[in-house]
Amino acid sequence: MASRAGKRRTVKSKAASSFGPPDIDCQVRTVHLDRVAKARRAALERRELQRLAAIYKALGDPGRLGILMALAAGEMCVCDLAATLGASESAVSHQLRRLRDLALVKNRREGAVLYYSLDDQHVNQLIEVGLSHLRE
Amino acid sequence: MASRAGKRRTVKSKAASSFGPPDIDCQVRTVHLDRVAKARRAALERRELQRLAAIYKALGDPGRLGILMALAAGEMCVCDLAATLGASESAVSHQLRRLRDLALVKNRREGAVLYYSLDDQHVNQLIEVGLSHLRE
DNA sequence: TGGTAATATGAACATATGATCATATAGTCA
DNA sequence: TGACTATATGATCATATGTTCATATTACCA
Repeated sequence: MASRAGKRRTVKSKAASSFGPPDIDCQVRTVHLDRVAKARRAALERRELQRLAAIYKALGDPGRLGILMALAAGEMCVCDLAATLGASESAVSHQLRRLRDLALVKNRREGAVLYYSLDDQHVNQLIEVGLSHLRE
Repeated sequence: MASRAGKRRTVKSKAASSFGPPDIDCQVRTVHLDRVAKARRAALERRELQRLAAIYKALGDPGRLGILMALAAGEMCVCDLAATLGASESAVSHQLRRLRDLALVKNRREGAVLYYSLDDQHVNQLIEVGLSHLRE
């Protein structure tokens, strides 16, 4: 089923470093030009892809993920998080900064204490979908 | 609002390396014992947290994320993916292996060609939720 | 204003990660 | 079986990442 064969061609080698910008010509043989064209049309632009990847990467560390899941239970200060996760406050603070830069968490000041919480509902959703996959 | 003050105590220093196993005693002052206790109760066990983080980490690389998004448009062989993303087939193959190990993609053989596709619907969901967050 | 608590930040360092190159394996066809 | 295609895999290496230690801020209180 499905159009079996595909056009083939060999294209000039271009010494592309890593996953490069989607030039039309690539250094490898193309088996299904139609599929490639379709996928490229649907592809995100480079910048956006990187920003999206950065979000997942932030969740990709057990330490940061632990922070986010802890915050899913309610807002907490740096100190609470450190205690909860068994990490140093400095390490937690560093990670919180990254999470804040990516708009995954926000904070609220009350005196000398900063209360952190998840930035929006998407973060919860991301975690839940991930868990579903894990436990399927 | 919210019970303002929290019990404080200073606990023995334990030289915990990185985000460690949630021992009850931690090396820092605890401001809100109740919140910490609650968060710990809701926390995943260590193993599960790591497996979940591994899934996000897999999505956290532009190359792999590009592969997954390309596959969201339909199954493709290694060669197609390489052409689509402008990467070497070897690099793609290496990444596909990681994605396969995490059950994010699966493949189907047809002669000498391996057709890859997303393993299940959760992967699509993860991507969509991420995009929502990005574009909010 | 001094002292201390809570958090942030910079530098340094060890480890993890991804790309590349070379090579190995599996399948096809003449 | 031999040549060739498609993909996988191991080793290597440069770079990215996270933790730690030291230090800087910011806020509160006596």
